[in-house]
Amino acid sequence: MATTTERAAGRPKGDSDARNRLINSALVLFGANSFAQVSTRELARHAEVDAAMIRYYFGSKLGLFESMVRETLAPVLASLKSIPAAAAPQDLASLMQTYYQVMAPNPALPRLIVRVLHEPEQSEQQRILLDVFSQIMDLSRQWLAQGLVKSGQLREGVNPELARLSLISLMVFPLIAPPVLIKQFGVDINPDILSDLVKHNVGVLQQGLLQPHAQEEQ
Amino acid sequence: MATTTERAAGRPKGDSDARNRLINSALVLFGANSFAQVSTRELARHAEVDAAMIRYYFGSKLGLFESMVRETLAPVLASLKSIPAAAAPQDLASLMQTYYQVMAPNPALPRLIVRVLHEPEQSEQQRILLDVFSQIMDLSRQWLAQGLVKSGQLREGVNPELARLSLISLMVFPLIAPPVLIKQFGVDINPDILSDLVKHNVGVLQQGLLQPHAQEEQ
DNA sequence: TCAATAATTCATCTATTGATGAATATTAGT
DNA sequence: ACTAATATTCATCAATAGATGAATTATTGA
Repeated sequence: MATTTERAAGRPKGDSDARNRLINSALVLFGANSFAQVSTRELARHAEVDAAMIRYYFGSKLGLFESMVRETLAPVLASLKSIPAAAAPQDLASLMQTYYQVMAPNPALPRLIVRVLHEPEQSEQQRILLDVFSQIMDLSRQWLAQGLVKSGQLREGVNPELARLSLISLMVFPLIAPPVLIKQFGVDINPDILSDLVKHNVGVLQQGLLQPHAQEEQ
Repeated sequence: MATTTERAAGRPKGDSDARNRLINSALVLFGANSFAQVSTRELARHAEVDAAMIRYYFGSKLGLFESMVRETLAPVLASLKSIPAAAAPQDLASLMQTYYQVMAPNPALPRLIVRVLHEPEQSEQQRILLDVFSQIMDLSRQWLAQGLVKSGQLREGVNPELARLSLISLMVFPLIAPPVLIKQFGVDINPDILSDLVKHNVGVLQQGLLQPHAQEEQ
């Protein structure tokens, strides 16, 4: 009783889509649990596929993980590369808008990223993720350097390092906060609220960090 | 070759402090890795103690986890209960100061909390943590309700829910951000920077969220 | 002094894990 | 039609996991 569907050994008729099913199950399960906690048998059960298919398509559990990371992160990376670096504070809103639009449709993705970033730093899983994700971080650093925190734009007395930290906190935390926290504090992050969140964040940052010269009243 | 020290079976002379060593190792290792990924043998090795001591003192791996959570979270909870709810915006700074002073001395603690909050919601580990931690969350909710986000104090047009989210983001994210992110973005959260962080956060929140009537220029 | 209790090591049991290879059935190319 | 490549199931292996009980030694209290 390896699979739910009772099927004899041998190649089935038609396409079964087993590979895609495994990739998708990997995204969901590795996003919801730690790498160690997700067993190959659980992955197979979730994908309604025999566990041996993992070896067949990906060589190993880690191989499945790697393919999943590459194939789900690649389109995100492509989208993010199309965002122009925000030179003026006015661009901040559109930058943030694009950022959330890319991240929000796939809630499992930010969770996966954060979970892996919390794994041991020398682990293979983190190495694999960073191989792709570091490009995304490079882009983010460019935004920070060329955009919001550029030399003359900060209110005087504001530490640029801490300004960067505030920006990251406001942008990232809502996407990665543990569900229990979100529930308890009654702030529900759904796709509908995202454009409000963008406006809100931009407001906080402009009023809270930037010099009060050329600011439209939203 | 179960332990590093070659010792014969039987009760050793004097006190060996094995129980405390295990509690401490549990805090460190469960804070750095997921529950599933930390093996009892690894815990024992880290504590320089035989693995069977876990059963002797705590009954099981989960029992060790539970004792560790209760005994490390209890004093924190006590400290936090002594913070008066901030009624006026001016109290915000002292509230945040106390919050960081309680959290910062033990960097493993915030990480442990966030890691467990990211575990499956029905898991025993999360049940155990929430049994204590929910009291801390209740306190936090009181601060939010009675303090910063109280009726008339917000700048007009600011959504109270999102204001709460901003506050939580700015306070919590710096403590729980994955080390890799912190490194990459060059913001290093050490105890020395904490009082700067408090001032900075208060500034951002006052300028960014609150009504501009009675605000001293920091 | 002696028995009970406390603290420790060690060998081992069972379950689960990731991995593996053989067997089997379908499809595609010639 | 035949053959090679493709896709799948299944039984099983070796390693590791948490748990367990017996054996051993120290401490304490009567």
